[in-house]
Amino acid sequence: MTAEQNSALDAMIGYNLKRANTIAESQIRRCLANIGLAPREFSALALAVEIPNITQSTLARHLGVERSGLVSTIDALEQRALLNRVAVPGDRRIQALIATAKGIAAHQEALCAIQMQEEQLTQVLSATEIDSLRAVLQKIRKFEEGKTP
Amino acid sequence: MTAEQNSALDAMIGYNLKRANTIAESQIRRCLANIGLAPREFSALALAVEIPNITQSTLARHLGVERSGLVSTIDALEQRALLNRVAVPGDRRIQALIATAKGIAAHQEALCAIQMQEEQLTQVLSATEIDSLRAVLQKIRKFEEGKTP
DNA sequence: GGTCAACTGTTACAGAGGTTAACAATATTT
DNA sequence: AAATATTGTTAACCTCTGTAACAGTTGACC
Repeated sequence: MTAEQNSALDAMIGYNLKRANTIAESQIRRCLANIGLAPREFSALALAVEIPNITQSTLARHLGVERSGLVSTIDALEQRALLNRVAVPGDRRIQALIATAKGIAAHQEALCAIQMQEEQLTQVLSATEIDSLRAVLQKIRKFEEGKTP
Repeated sequence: MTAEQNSALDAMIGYNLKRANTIAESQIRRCLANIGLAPREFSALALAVEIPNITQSTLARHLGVERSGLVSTIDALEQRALLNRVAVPGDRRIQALIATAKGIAAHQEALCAIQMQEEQLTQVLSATEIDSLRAVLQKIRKFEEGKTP
């Protein structure tokens, strides 16, 4: 009565993680599509809004992604005028990212949409289950990502 | 002291799910590479071993994937002689998948490797935290996947 | 029975996310 | 001054995934 195990796969944390992530990602993709943002663009925009003048390299580090993989994302955000790459006086290698007013507005809108999506995703869980899930996932992240940050 | 929140992203279940899944997937990919299996191939092989004579369509349904996406995976497994597609007398549309002895052996080996990986992934968690994580992820899956199975 | 609907495996195509390797321009270290 | 490191960028590639179409086959219905 606890959990009908169809397969040994259902006992694996990794497999359950993947399936749950697939569900969450498709929900997020759908609700961000209304705003015209891909999941990847949202997370990059979010950090650009929260950390003004952030650099693409440090942004990539925050997101746990190679910096090369971020170029096209920033391109898209800049083309839609949600942020700008601005030159930095002291260092001519880097370009500071600053979100535009339009970008900040889109970010706010996306935050609302995702909050609703999170409620939908976790509506079958109790408040303590949600907190526990978040805490445990963060624990895994901090342990594994902390190895070579 | 509980959790240093760098960004609002870190409070989102969906984002933590994605990051944790990335970690787990890369671990799994690495440890399955020794056996010569991709993650996708492992999950397909696992079900073929557990459910003899399973059909590609029902296998796809179990994995939550389109059946077209499974063709190349089954091709790879068949080319490596880990399973066979055999004709079914009653119905000439379907082909039953049956794992070979070599396939069963590879599956066993992969199970061991993944068990070690799971211990590595969850080594920072208590036993109750692990059980809780698995239970909560399954709860999400059952709720969302149960909508249109 | 014959027709229409439904299912199976397959192919071709597309797209998102991600990685690695190289590169030129620029800073930093020694 | 020279060697080393960093930044942004491009190009090529991989995996997973979905969509749309298809021919062959089966089942349902009248």
